[in-house]
Amino acid sequence: MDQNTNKKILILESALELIRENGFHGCPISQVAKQASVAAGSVYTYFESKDEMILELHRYVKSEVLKEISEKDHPEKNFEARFFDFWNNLTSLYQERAAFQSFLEQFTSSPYNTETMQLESDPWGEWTEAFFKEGIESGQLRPLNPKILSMMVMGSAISLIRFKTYFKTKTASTAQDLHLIPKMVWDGIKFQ
Amino acid sequence: MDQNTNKKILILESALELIRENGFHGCPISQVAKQASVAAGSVYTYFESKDEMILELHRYVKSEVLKEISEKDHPEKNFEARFFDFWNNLTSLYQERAAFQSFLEQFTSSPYNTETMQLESDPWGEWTEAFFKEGIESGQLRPLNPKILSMMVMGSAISLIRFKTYFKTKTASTAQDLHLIPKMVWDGIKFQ
DNA sequence: GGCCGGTGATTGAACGTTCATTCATTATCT
DNA sequence: AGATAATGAATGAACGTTCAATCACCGGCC
Repeated sequence: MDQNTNKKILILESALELIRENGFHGCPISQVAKQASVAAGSVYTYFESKDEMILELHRYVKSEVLKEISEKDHPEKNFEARFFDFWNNLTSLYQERAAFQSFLEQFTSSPYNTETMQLESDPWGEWTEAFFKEGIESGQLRPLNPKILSMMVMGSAISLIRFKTYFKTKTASTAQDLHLIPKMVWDGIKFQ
Repeated sequence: MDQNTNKKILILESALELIRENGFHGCPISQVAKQASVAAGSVYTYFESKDEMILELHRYVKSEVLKEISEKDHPEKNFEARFFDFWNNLTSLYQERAAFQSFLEQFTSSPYNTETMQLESDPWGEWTEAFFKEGIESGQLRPLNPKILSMMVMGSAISLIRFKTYFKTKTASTAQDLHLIPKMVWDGIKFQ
């Protein structure tokens, strides 16, 4: 990784953290720059505009998620085991790097997520679609549109993360219930 | 409903629509006022500040959702039927009033959703929790924390709506698959 | 009825702040 | 020395909020 890529990523990570803490509102370029230890103007050496920076951040986060999840997948296992690995790896990742989940959620429900944007190539989306397609073709998942399966599973995972985040303090008693969730999701999507 | 309440709601609905179209970024008071046919200053007759307006909008949307869903619930039916009613009514409502779903999603993942805010009384949250609690106590749902059940179901419903919104144009072939989703969710949460 | 004065809602221009972006200058590297 | 990167003060647009001025309405009085 050359020096430029390094500094670019420094800026992206700085924006990511600010967005997690304060939302899109709370990440002025001045702050992003300060946190990345560069001058405000320097951001424009790496990005055309703030909007372009946000879009690039979106690509960056999705590629990091893809890297992490795909390298921990073992296609030689049977699909049920792969599903639970997928679930656990995804929820762990979103908890370790809470800013990933927070950013993706804010981005998805924001006007950045235009129709044009959705025409961009999306390796993470393609990977998950292929993953669930394999589950269907091996006869272990209900024969539905893999896009739908994927969205249902991701929606549940995100709900779980949100639950853990919001009720962090209060949930000693319910902690065991949370382990049952991937099983519930599996019961919903498996071929039966 | 007196005249003041009327105009207050006019302003809230105007903000709601702008937020759906352009996000929190894209709803300056000047625009909210213009769309509601009042002067910018008048907004401050009804709300202390823009932030307070957004918080009140949140209360307003949740109370509208509660009104709609609770009045269409029939507690004398068995719980499985009530669940499918609940699902259908919620997804219909979110489709008819897309701005409700869009606003709630943006609000939830924004910094408006502080911890203090979550201590506010929340009739809609309490209603859904009680709803799922009845399902558990009648032995038809898995005996889990009803908050968790509720969140899983809502997460799936929202994923479905998002799917329909994004792929509106392309999905003639997958439309039938979408009908199976409430059944999948039910299979995941029912006592077995 | 017609007029008056007063009360409270409504207005929108003006204010001060914040922000994204620019660019002349300076520093760093090759 | 020349090229490239980095700086941060300056700029102008946009925003939330204020407030002096205007308007709409109503009861009381002639």
